[in-house]
Amino acid sequence: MHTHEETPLSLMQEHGVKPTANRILILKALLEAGRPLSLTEIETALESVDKSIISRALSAFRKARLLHVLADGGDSVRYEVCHCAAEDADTDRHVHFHCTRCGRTYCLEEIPIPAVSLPEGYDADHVNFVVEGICPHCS
Amino acid sequence: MHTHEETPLSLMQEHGVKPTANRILILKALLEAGRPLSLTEIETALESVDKSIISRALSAFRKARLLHVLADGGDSVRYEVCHCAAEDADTDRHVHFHCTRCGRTYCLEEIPIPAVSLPEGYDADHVNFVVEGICPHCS
DNA sequence: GTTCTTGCAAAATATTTGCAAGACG
DNA sequence: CGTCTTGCAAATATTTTGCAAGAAC
Repeated sequence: MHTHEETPLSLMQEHGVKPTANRILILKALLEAGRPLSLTEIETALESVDKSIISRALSAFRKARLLHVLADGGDSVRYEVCHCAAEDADTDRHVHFHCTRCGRTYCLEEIPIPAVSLPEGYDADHVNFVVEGICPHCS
Repeated sequence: MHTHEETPLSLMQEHGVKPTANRILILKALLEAGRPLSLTEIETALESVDKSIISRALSAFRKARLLHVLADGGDSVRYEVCHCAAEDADTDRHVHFHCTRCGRTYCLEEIPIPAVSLPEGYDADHVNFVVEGICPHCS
């Protein structure tokens, strides 16, 4: 639960990204989907926005740590809005489920990623926990 | 620890894949690397083998559950020899570490993937746990 | 001799970048 | 005006596939 609402605008202001019309559309699509989307999925959802703009917007968002990058084992990488403070970018991590039948990726928000302690010398920045299989919708 | 040695030949025989010369080379490269390799990395290691052959060999291996597919967040997907019985393909899972500086992916064999219980209706087939960050070599 | 593999080229997929024009401040 | 964004096209990257020739059994 969050004490404030997450709007495209408030997110960009918090993370220091200039909110242009296209960026608002892209972020809105991601928020409304409620699941991680790939560049191509965003492009399909927003017919009017060119993929190059989406690509550059996602780059900007990633740099500002406004969203997570998710490698789910499918063809393409997916992006998900980051529900945590800008300074401490990796505290909201949850498990994802990628359906190998329909290709969709779900957030299992209720399942946190268990902590692991890395060997000496490894500096973790980001954790990716994806379960692959068949989703309830496809089984 | 395994009671028998894992050779390209024995692995293919166990998993019912016809061992051709090229497949032996590809599997040998994967075993010798000791870390997950991408198709391109295999292509570089084996200059004499065409990437289409590698692609098809990897498909065959994947179908036979002879190797794991690993999405590590980098540009391309990586493959790793599966160290478990053919029937029960997902018992040897360990955490991986992907260095965002050098692009290499390491096996942290000593760190098992913690078990998670999925919600009703999700049928897990495969688990992907990748930590991204900077490796000891790059820091 | 039928089936599977090979090797090249071409297609398919996914994402990024060059560049000129335009919007913003 | 100077900087950042836009939109198109083209480039890049990665993997797969079509097909004819060859090897294996």
